[in-house]
Parts: sequence; C-alpha cells; structure tokens
Amino acid sequence: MSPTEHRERPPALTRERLLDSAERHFSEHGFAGASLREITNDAEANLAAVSYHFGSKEELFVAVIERVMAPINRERLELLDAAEERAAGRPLELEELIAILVGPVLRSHAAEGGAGCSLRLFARGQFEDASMWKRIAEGPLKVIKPRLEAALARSLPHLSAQEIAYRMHFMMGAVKSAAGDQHALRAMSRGLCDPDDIEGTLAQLVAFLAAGMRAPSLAARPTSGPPSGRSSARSSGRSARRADSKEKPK
Amino acid sequence: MSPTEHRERPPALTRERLLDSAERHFSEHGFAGASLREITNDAEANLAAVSYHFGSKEELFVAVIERVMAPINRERLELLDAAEERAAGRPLELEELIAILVGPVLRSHAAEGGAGCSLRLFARGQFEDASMWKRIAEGPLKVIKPRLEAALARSLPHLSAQEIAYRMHFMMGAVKSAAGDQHALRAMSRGLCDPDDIEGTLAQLVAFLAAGMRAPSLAARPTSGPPSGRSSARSSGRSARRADSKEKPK
DNA sequence: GTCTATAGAGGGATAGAC
DNA sequence: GTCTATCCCTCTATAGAC
Repeated sequence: MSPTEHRERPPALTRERLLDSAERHFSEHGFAGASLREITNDAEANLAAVSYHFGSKEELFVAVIERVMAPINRERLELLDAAEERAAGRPLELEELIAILVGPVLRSHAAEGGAGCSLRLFARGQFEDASMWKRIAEGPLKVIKPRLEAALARSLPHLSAQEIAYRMHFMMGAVKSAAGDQHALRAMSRGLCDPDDIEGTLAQLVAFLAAGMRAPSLAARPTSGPPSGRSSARSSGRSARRADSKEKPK
Repeated sequence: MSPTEHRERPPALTRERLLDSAERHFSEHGFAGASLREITNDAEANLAAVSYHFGSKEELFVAVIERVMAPINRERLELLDAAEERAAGRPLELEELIAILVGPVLRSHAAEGGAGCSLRLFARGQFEDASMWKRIAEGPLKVIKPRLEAALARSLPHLSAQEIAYRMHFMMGAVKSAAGDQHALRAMSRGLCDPDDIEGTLAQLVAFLAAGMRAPSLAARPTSGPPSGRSSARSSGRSARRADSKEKPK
C-alpha cells in the first residue's frame, strides 16, 4: 500500500464542497449570474480548483445538476418498480403514479443536507442555455420519461397520446412551480400556504394534478369547432385586437 | 413649429427598437446572460443609447417586462369586466374564468409583431434577481391578482382560501410551462403537440386546469391522516431513506 | 438624440510553483 | 491536490464631441 499518512481532512472533499456551493449559487443566480469567484470563496476553495476538478464552469454546472437529479430519478424508478410489481399487471392508480413522480422531487428539498435549494435549480434548468439543457435532458431524463409515459397511458386509457403529452407538460410546469418557487407561494398566499410543509404541499399537488390528468378527453369530437365545454373556453368576442398592443402603455 | 426637416427614420424609434431587441435577448439568455452590446447591435443602436433612454440595464429589463405585461393584463381586466357584467352577479363558469386568465397570455405570443418571445420572458421572470422580480410583482400584478382570486373563490365555493392559493400557484406554473417552454413541449412530445397551435394548446390547458381546480377539497377531513383518496397518495413504504442521498452517484 | 472612446470592475481560464 | 498570480476578455456605465 501507499504510505497512508492519515490527514485530518481528506483532500478529495474539496470537490464536494465546490458542488455544494455551486448548487447554492447556481440555484439562486442561474448559470450566467453566478460567478466562479463567489462559488469558490463560499466553498473555501481556490478559484483554480474548478478547472482542476471539473474543467470549466459549464462542466461544474452539469455535475451539480446530475448530482441533484440522480437520487431523485433513482428513487422514482425504485418506487415505480415496486408499485408495478404490486399492481401485478393492472394499471396503477393515478394518484399513486403521480405521487411517485412528484414526491421524490419535493422531498429532496427537505432532506438534502444543507444545500436545500436543489429544487429551484431543477425548475430553473430549462431556462439555461440550450446546449446545457440538452445534455441534461439526454441524461437521466431519457431513462425515466418513457417509463412514466407508458404508466400514465395505461392509467389514463381515455386520453390520446397527444393529450398525454400536453398534460405531462402542464404537470411538469406545476411541479416546477411548486418546487422551485416556494418564495412566491408563500408571498402570494400571504402566509396561507407553507412551502416547508412538504407533505401538505404534496397532497395538494397530487390532488390537483390527478384531477387535471383525469379531465375528459377533448379529442372525442372530430377536429372542428370549440373543443371543450358549454358556451365558453373561448374567452369572448374579439380575440385579435392586437395591432395596438405595441402602443406605449404610458 | 420647429424646422421639421423630414428624416427618413424618425429618431424616437430607437427606444422601441431597443425594447424589441432587449425582449428577444432577455427572453433567450435571461437578465444576467444577455449583454447590452448584443442588444444594441441587434437593435442597430448605439451602446450608450441604453443609458440615455433607460438609465441602466435593470431599468431596461423592467421596461421590457412592463411593455409585455401591460396589454395582457389590460385585456384580462376587460374580459373579466365584460364576463362579470354578463353574469349579472352569478359566479363565472370556471372554464370561462380560466380562459380569461390564460388566453391573453398565450395569444400574445402569436400576435406580437416580430418579437414573439415574450412568453418565455414572462415565464422566466420569477427566476431573475429578487429585487427586480419584486418590482414586477408589485406593479401590474397587484391590480389583477385580487380580482382573479375573488372570482376564483366565487366559482369554487368548495375550496378554502388556502386551497385556492395552492391551486392558483400550480396553475401559474402550468401556464408558464405551456407559455415559456414551447421548445420542450415540441421535443418531449416528439412532434405530437404543436406549440404554435395556440388555440389547441389553450383548449387543452383550460380543460386540464379547470379539472384540477375543481378537484375535491382536501380540507374536508380534520387535519390528521392521509388527506386524499383511497389507499395511495403517499407514494409507498419508506419515505425517508435520504441519508444516503448525498452519496456519489458514481 | 446619437455617437466614439474609455474608464473601471469583474468575468473565466491557465501557467507554474509548491 | 492546492495555491498565487496573471492573462485576456467582456461587461456596464459614463464623459464628452457632434
């Protein structure tokens, strides 16, 4: 073996401290708005350590995202495996499926030691530069998305593939809002809602999403005319008085 | 009068070209990621024109947001006024109310002459620095939010104020996702959904949101126990195996 | 109202000592 | 594996000519 002189602080920990600090700064200021100097100062590490451990700011960002997403997606897969085994071939109950999709995301906030801002980072990810988001979307997301899509389609046989896709998109938006904008939830509700009450928020979110996903299909009727309900869903009279929308609001 | 030598290009238009260009760049790269040099080059204006017309980058950003939001909120208020007058004291139908809230946002994309990226900017706004977002939230939002809240409460008498607040938050998230991340909608649906089909997207969104808002109240039962439905809504067995979530995914 | 030129700060990346 | 020092670039903001 090598000399193994025991050091007080294992040297490899710098890398982890950099990831912790970067997670905080990226989630708060975004990729462009965070500076490596602040990140390394906060991590009590040297500026050059970023280059040494990750190669560039972009690689550091991707590493942060992957560290946040990996356990979430791992847990989702485990829960999905267990639930599908329990269901023994029958479609999963929608509430259970949605809780599997959403629960690990929300819970990662409360549990993650110290960092606790991964959700905002997650919600923000899609707005970072396309090249980075592509790398993220083609990573762990590629594994879990088809599984969820298939499970949703089985639990919602009344929807077309197009409607499943629309509603999944809306669902992800609501999840990101609940997960990544907790400050707005508290402020806009004037204290009525407590974003730190993860289980309460989760219950509300699952109920909302399950009902939304279960909405009747709009594809029942052909392809013309107002697709939905009674007399509305198409705000009102004129819909294109927009030539003047560029006037000065002054 | 002044000499009025007719110029080919009226000088005051620089301000508008700056706003147009800034809207594109801010929506694509965010506040921190957009540079005044690119904005002014794209606007065929001079770098110093930003200082002259707006004073600073931040003031330019706020001006862009206000220009985008003003006609949307104006239209929302007009539609709401008309609908409430038509309803003559009765609660509005939920679909109509949601279409009033969401329609002007989605439609502003298709209509706005040339810019057409205001939605992403809108969805992205909340992630900009808190000071700027505060100025935006305290601006036109302050006018419209109480009206919508009151109308929702009247159309959804089975919900508590807390539940209205939760669901409004989820709803805004879904709207932002539909409005600001059209690229993801197209990519994730593999072409099934066309984000440029505004009316189709709007119909799907209204149906989804109305069903979600109409979900049964969870507050019916006291304050203990699993709040929702049958046997699920609480993913599965262990829910706090998170001490290991910081392990390396390597 | 628009321009050029530049100040002054801060950014990411890197070479090379230890 | 960590550090200092520095390069070189881009950024915002501004002064002052036209």
